[in-house]
Amino acid sequence: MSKTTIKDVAGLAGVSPSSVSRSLRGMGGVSAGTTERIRAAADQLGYTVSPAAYRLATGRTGTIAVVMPYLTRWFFAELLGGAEAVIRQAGLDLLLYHIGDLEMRKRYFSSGILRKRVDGVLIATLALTEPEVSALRSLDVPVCMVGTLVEGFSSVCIDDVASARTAVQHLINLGHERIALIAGDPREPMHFTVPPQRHAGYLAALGAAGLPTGPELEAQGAFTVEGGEEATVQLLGRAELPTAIFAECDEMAFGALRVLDRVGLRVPDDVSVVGFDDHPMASYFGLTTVAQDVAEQGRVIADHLVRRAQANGTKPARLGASTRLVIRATTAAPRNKAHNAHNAHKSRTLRATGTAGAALSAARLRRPALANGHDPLERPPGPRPDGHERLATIKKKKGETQQ
Amino acid sequence: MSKTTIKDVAGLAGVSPSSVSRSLRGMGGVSAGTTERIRAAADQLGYTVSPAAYRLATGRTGTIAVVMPYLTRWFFAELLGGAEAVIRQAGLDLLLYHIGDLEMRKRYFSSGILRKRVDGVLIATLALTEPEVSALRSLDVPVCMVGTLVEGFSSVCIDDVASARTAVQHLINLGHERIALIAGDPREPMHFTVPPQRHAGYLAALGAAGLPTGPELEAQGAFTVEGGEEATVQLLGRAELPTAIFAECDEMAFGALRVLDRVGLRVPDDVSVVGFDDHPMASYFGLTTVAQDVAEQGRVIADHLVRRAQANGTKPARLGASTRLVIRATTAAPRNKAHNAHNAHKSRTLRATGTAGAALSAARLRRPALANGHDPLERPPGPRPDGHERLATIKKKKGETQQ
DNA sequence: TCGGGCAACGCAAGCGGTTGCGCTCAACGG
DNA sequence: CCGTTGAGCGCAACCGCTTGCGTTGCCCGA
Repeated sequence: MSKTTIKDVAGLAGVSPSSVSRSLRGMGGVSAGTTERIRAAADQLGYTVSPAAYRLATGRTGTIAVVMPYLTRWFFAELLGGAEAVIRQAGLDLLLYHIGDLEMRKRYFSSGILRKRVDGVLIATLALTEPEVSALRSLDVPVCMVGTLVEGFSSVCIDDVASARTAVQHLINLGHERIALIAGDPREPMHFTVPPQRHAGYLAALGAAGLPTGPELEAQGAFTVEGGEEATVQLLGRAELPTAIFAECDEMAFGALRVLDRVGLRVPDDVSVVGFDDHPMASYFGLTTVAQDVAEQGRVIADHLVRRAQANGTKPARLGASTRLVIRATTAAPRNKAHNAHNAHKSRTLRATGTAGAALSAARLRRPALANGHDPLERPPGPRPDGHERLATIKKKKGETQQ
Repeated sequence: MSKTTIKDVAGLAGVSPSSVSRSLRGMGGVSAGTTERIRAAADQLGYTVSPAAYRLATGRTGTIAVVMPYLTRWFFAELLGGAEAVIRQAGLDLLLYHIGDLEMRKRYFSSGILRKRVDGVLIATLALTEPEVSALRSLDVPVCMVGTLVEGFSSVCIDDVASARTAVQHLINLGHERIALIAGDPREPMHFTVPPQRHAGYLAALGAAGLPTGPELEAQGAFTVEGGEEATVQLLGRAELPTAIFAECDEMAFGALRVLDRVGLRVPDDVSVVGFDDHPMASYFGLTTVAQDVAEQGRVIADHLVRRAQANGTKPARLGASTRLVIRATTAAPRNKAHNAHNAHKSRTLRATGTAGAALSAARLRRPALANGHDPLERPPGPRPDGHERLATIKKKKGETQQ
């Protein structure tokens, strides 16, 4: 019966409801014998305290809100998984909120829907605007962030700048000098903080090494495989090809790998690629990348949040999370620097398959021809009408026609 | 102020709390003028009803529980995304539960933690045991399932049998006769219903066409990339190679593609591969697969659940979801049936890279050598100590040494 | 003019717990 | 032997909102 109340238990045990309450939550003031009778009565009746009544009486909701801009992307799913385990372990409820677009986001924070509803809020990688921050402050519950620093809120962050710098430094150490960046699109509506930071790390490494930087070496796209493809296509349309590419996230790196593969550029022979995140597919592709344990971050921050939510008065803290460079198979020393220096800019029609060398045929082997026509090399990226022309011919390093 | 109660609003508006309550929820019995004053007072004070008090008073929780065996896997993340949108749209809270392993699962259902906590439950692809079912029944709230049929519960299902059959029929239509299956591991602790159904579809198609079936043509692994790799490795150790492989899910197909690639078998030239699900990466690999719209299923079932939770008395229903075969680039007619028939079983050492033909070198280009040593070809699958020996040499079709 | 009917609104009793406070009574020290 | 103490337990007042029912006052028909 789902209707058993504390009174039923009290009646069965022959005590008052207050004793049942005290006993069941171990507050003392109840003799061992009584406690035993109460416990017996309680689980004979299958009694469960009513969360609503409990919350009303105590004022604590026993609930944590987790708000995420994406549910399906690897990073967020992983984070959610880590947080969920800890939150539930602590006996709290996890209220999930997905903030899909800017309008939802606006409504969400201004509606005050969280008010009186949660004991704590966990927000993933959203760079909050001032009104959003103050809306959260007015909730008067601890707020924890992932990947973003806000005064008064706790957070867990990896060092994106340093980590990106490490990744690029790896390329530099290998001897690369023209290192391109595949970056997140700054027009991204959700204002993530990650892309600019990884961008900064990229620039820092190159700057410190005295290597060239500039728009010629940078291309942008969404933080997805498709975004990575588009950005790489842009790169391939530039006057001079890089010998290495740093992608701000693994998904973009996958996109890069695909495009490079299709045009017959070999990885890492012709171009090295390094990603960021260590997405589960990264090992599949043998992608060199910067690994971060996202689930662990979720656990750490959720644990902190739970603590703050329960023991009120704890101060907000800034937690760190480590990263490490994982070197796999997509990075290597550039083939031949001297040769590379005065490479003949021999242009060649990309889609003239008849002239394809073994490398191109290898690409073809991997991915023969897409039946759904979804091919970035054939379909110029929407916003850039000149993409197609620029791609008709590309500069490619000469030589190494086959082993 | 997060402490504003209905009395504050009533006081400001100069009415009684009951009028505020009636007015705010549009129950009539309040004059237009009063309603206006109340509304003004309410949002001047930033008033929000206390969910706890509301729930206690009304008995309805305004909450839906969503329970998932995985959070990070594509299918479940997608489903969650779809359901979340609908649930929140309906103004309900979404309580997320992750049932990681069997023990959690047991504790979860026996603890009655859902009791008095939710107005409805949405469960993804768990084949419930009898005690679990009755535990859910005793909750006395509508229960909806995804991918599983239970008497008295609603559900949304694709036709796994027919869809799998379609996928295999596609291979048959192309002329394939030796069609292997990469199947989910039956020892999977969570008892999913999908693998056996897709298995049945596979058998049905083959049976109807009079084509061979049997353990020689089947291999098992986890429903993951790694599982697909392991299963494919098993397949490659068999006496006779299939010309086509049906993987019960796309992740497994990805694993198959990788292994085939590494050993130099070309797709679809040497082996056709078809998956199931249309995972976002499927188009990346050009994988022929059976597409299903998982987010849509989440939306549909959540909508149904919300309806049932609100208008009590609605009957449970069985909803369907469609699938469609998406033909991409991993399936083609078998190269040469006649030739195939009396192929010389020329064994060759897999890792003797010196003898590698162009195809193998192409594989090498794609995935040169894993730095982390996580290579199914080098590491025999745990449970099968004889895997390594069997893999030392494999039977491989002769001919087609190069493009 | 007067009674009936019906909006509009307030009263108060819950909903199912928690918790401060007061009572009872056995144990114990002086 | 008596006063004090404190453990064990019940009483009742909330927590904030909903809702059935009673009251008020106005409009209308007879």
